[in-house]
Amino acid sequence: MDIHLKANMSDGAKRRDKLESAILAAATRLFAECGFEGTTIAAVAERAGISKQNLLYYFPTKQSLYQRVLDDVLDDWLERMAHLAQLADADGEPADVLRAYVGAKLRFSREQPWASRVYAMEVIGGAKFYGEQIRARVVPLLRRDITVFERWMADGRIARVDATHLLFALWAMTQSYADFAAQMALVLDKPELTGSDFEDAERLIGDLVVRAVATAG
Amino acid sequence: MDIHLKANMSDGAKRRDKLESAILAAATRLFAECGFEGTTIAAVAERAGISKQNLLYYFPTKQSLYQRVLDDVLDDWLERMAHLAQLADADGEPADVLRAYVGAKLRFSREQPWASRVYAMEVIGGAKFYGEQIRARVVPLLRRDITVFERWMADGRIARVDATHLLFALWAMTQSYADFAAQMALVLDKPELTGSDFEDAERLIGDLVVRAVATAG
DNA sequence: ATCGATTTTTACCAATTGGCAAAATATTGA
DNA sequence: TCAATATTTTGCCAATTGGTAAAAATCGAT
Repeated sequence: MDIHLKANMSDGAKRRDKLESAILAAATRLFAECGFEGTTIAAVAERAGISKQNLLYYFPTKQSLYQRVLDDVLDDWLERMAHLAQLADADGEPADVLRAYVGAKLRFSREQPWASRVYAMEVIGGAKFYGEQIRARVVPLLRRDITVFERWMADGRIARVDATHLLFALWAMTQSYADFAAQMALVLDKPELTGSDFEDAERLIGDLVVRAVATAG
Repeated sequence: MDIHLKANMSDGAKRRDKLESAILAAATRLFAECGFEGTTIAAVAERAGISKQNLLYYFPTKQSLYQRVLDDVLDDWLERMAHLAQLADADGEPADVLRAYVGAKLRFSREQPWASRVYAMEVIGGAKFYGEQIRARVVPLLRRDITVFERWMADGRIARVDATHLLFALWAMTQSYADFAAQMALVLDKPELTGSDFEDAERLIGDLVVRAVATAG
């Protein structure tokens, strides 16, 4: 959702917007599958149904396209996570907040697998290109989540564990349902993960995390 | 460790072996950082300290080099995991076996981060190139681990949980300390993960998993 | 209809890439 | 020593790549 509502757009602007979205969708998928260097702008153009030169009219360089893809990935993800911050601040039960967190992150893995994978590829490659943006936009968010965990511990609402690594674990488990979906599908012997697989995952990860921080009593 | 001990090698064979290792080490790192298409054999050669054409003498195509890198990654990893199978078969305590599993996988992430990342990149990209090998070599191993978990449950030695997704979770948490090390380092505000970070991780993940399968009593 | 701006196509290019062929060099075994 | 074998270097190339320049077509508002 952009600030500019489509209703306020001219027909031309709408068409342009739609085409840009098509390009970005194609680019996201290809960058996820082949990485930055492995993706050719010609392949992106073909998938978007336009010519290479026409694509270069919308995104003058390959880097600008890649940057925009990553920006959009972060925008989408951060927006989803913003809702959870409110839940935590509203003093929701830790177990409920944790389950909601797991659910939200898992839903992102399911609904935007290519976005998750583009981001993962960039990080695995050492975040050589996007490291500064991660430091500026992602790290503060993760730090805030860690602080929330630690406040719960100080208040005796959850058991004392390493909050940082707990968050790493939570991130890893949920993220992997996008990144390692191919391997999971092979293990489960099906062409791709289904809705019920994600339900099973949400239940197990939720239980795992909640039990991990359950107070002894 | 190859079957051919270096003691039984001629000087020439030793030199060749050493050079091949240097090439593979360079290739592993570069494939992990840039992916298959993003890595040029010229860059690999330079990192190994030889000419591009000389590299092509040892590995006649880029694909053969990539395949060999992935083969070696799997060899190393499967060998480490084979020891754990014995532990499980010897009826070790489930909690001990699980902690050993976590420790072994985490150690691999620490000692062979580039290997972990090459593998991760291939899987994230959809395992288009190496999928068949994964099906043949990795999947059976994971299935066997799942069976072990399920036997423990049937015997009432651990609580009943979804064994498949428990293994996915275990894999994800440990693997991420190689794949997402760059992001973790940013959160921890240090140039790279240290030994104590891995100790913290092993403790938290171990506790997490053991508590997850602890029987109510 | 028409003029200006936006969008698309056509034509092109310098640089890089993976890889081939063969000459030159080094190594090994008899 | 010397010939066969293994290794390295030199020279090359066809194909692909990201990107430029400019012409052509389309669109939008008056």
